[in-house]
Amino acid sequence: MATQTAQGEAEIVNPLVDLIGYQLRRSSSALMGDLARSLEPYDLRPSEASVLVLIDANPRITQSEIGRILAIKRANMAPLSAALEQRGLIERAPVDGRSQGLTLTAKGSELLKDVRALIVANERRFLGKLDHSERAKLIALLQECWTEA
Amino acid sequence: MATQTAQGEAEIVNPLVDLIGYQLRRSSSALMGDLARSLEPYDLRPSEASVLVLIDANPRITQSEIGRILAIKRANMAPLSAALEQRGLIERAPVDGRSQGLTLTAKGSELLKDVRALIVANERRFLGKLDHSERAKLIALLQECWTEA
DNA sequence: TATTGTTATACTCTATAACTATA
DNA sequence: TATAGTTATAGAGTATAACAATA
Repeated sequence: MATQTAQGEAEIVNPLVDLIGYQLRRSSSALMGDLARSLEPYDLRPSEASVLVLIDANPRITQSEIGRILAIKRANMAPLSAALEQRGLIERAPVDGRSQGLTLTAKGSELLKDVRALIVANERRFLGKLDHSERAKLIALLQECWTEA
Repeated sequence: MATQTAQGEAEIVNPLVDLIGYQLRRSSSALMGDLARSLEPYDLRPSEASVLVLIDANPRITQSEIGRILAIKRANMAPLSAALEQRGLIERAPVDGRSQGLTLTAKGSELLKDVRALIVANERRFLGKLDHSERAKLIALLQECWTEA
């Protein structure tokens, strides 16, 4: 791979490109950075967007359940959902004495429509070339990396 | 996918699993977390390990070049290489008046042997099931996500 | 006893701005 | 003017410890 220049200067070699860990880190970073920039006008972080998607699919889900599914610690879920509630995107309703179910407000549902479109656009931007079966295989391959390894 | 429980409680659904961005984030996080734990006894972060690998392959490489290749800002490379130098893992030699070439010390090379073994073990732990062609395809697929998209 | 939600805290990675010294 | 290295600073994400209230 390392070609020579006219001056004989050594071309820089990056052995990391052969590592899947490195490729995962770089591609994840590229996708998340792109999504973060898309969400910026809405003052929403990717993690907040993922929480909204999960609440929409599971009305009255609790913070602890969200944390377990998305691998976000309870301690970090607290300020995250407090911010979403303060902005009027979600509301809390007591499930029992200690837990509260989270549900999207009308404002939250409205925002989520735009967010979904941004997410779809983000996916297309990076994986538009892949056909359906390639995409499915990639998803299955990646999922093996973090589920019950 | 959503099955019913005996009590009729709604099973929690995670629509994010169909997104490649989500799968990339979770698998990258799982791999990097595992690698970070492996490197912990050496008091080395994954980013520091990647810099050592790059310096080893390119003696007298400058901080700016490393930053451009690994997508680490110059401002963040400064304390990173200062720490590696202070620990006696790399040394600096002036290239011209403003830049310095970085090279591994004997101690750095010795450490890198262990680090390489940990990296290989980390890759195997998550992707041992994949054969060579599957692995190559995955790498190529991921690389498309972040190189000159 | 275990779980939910919370606060406080710290570390890593990332990002921008501003400065100097040199090309 | 542009680049290399540095410092200061800030924002996200992630981690642990500890606490009160509740199951």
